[in-house]
Amino acid sequence: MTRKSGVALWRQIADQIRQAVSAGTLGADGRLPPEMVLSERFGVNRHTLRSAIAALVQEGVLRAEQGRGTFVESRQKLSYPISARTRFSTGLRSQTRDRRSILLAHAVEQASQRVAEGLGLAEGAPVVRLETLSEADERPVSRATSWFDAERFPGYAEAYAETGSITLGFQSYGIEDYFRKSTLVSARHADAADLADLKLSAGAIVLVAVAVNVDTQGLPIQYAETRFVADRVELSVSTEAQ
Amino acid sequence: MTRKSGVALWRQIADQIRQAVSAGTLGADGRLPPEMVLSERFGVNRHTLRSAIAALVQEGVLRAEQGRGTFVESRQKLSYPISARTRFSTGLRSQTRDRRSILLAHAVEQASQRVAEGLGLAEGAPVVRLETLSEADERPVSRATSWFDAERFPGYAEAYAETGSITLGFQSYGIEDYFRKSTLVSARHADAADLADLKLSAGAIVLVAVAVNVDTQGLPIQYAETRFVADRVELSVSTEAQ
DNA sequence: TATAATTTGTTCGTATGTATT
DNA sequence: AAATACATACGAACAAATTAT
Repeated sequence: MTRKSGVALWRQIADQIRQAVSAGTLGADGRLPPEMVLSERFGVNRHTLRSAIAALVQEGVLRAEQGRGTFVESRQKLSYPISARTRFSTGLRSQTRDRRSILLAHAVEQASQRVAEGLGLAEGAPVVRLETLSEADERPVSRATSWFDAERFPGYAEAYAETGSITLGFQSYGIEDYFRKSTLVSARHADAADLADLKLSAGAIVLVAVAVNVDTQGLPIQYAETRFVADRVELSVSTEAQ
Repeated sequence: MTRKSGVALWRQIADQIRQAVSAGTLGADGRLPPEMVLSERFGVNRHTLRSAIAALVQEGVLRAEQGRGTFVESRQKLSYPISARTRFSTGLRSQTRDRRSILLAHAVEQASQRVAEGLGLAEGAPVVRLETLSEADERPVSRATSWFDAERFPGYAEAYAETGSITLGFQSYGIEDYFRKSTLVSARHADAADLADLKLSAGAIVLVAVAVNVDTQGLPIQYAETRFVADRVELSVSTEAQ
C-alpha cells in the first residue's frame, strides 16, 4: 500500500474496510476477523489497522469490545425512490421510524442564472430559498436547498414551517398535485458546510440530486439541490411500465 | 484548517478548490487568483497551496503557466440518461466525438445470491460475466460488470466481442427490444481495481449504478453494476410524461 | 526597446505527523 | 516504548516566464 496520495494509510484502510463491510465481503456475519488477520490481509502493521478501526468506531460503523472482537454496527442503506411521484417526505417513511425535517434558514433573494433556468424565471427574479435538514433515526440523512418563485409563493417559508412539509406547503397555495420532472444525480466530496450540517468526517461523500418539480400544467414550482450522505443513502430509479 | 484528520491539508485544499471551481465561485472567468492570494484566503503556506494545484493540474481540472497564471480547464460533465429506454452505447453519443467500449475480460461462473436475484435465477446457476471499460475522448468514463443467463445466452461474450454492443449482442439471440427496469444509484470511494482501470488518483469517487434490464415480456436479461467516474459524469433521470 | 511588476517554478532549512521495525 | 524513514507543512529567498509601463 502506498502513501503519498495525500490520504494517510490508516484512512485508506478505513475506507476499504467501510466499503468491504457495506459490500458484504467483510464481516458478513456481523463480526470482523481478528486484528492480526486483517493487518496481514491489508498488508499493514497492526498499529495502522487499529487506527483505521478506531476511526470507524468513532464513525459508528464498527464496535470494538476488548477481549471479544470487533463487530459491525448494522446500518442498512436507506433507499430513496426517484419517480414522477417522488415526494421528499414520503419516500423513506416505511424504512425508518423516526424521520423529520428541520428548517435551518430561509430568505428571499434574487435568482441566480442556474435557479432562474430551473424555475423558468428571469435571472434576478425574486425567489424564496429554503435550507432544510432531514434526519432519520436521530442521524442526518440529507441537506437540501430549495428555491420557489417568490411572486407565486410569497411567504412559502412560513407555510413550510407551519406544515413541516413541501407537499402541504404547496396545498396552501392551491396546488393539490405536482410531479418530479427531472433529476440530475452526481457525487462529490462533502464541502465544509455539508461536513458540519450532516455531521460527517473529512473525505465523506455526498450524492447530489438536482431536481425540478412541476405543477399539473407542467410549470416549474420548485428547484432543489439535495445532498444525501452517500454512506447512508442510495437512490432508486424505477423505469418500468411507461 | 486542521491536519491529523487523515487527509493531508493539500488534498483538503484541492478538494475545496475543485468544488469552488465547479460551483463557479472560483475562477468563474477561467482564471484563478495568484498563488499568494489563494494561500492567504485558505490560510495555508504557498507550498501547500501549490501541492493542491499540482494535484488538480494532474487531474486535468486546472492548467498552470509560468509567468501567466493558473487557468481552469473547461471540462463539461457527460450527462448520462437513465430511462426505460436507456442504452449504454447511445446515451453519450451526441456529447462526445470519440467514444468506445473495451471488453476487458469474460468468464462463465456461478451466480452469486445478488446476481441470481437480479436475473431471477437460482443461486449457483451458470452465468456469463462481462468486464467492460468505456472511454470518451481517450479518457476512461465507466467500468461495468455485467451478468447474463448462460443457458439463454451461451457464448454471449463472443457475440458482444463481435458486435461491440450490448444491444447488438442481444439481437443475435433474437431480442429486438428491451427495457431498463430499475436502477439503484449510490456513490463510494473508488477501490483499488477501479483506481487502476479508470486511471484515477486516490480518494476519487465513483457513481455506482446497479441496473436490471428486461425483455419485452418483462424477464430479466441483464444484471449490471457500472462504476462511473464521478468527476466526469452525472446521471440524468427524466420522469416526465408517464 | 528597456525596465519594473507580476506570477509561477525551484531550492534551501526546520518542524511535525505517519508508518514500520 | 523507542528508533528510523518518509510524507506533510511552513518560512524565506531566488529563478524564470510573462505582462504592463
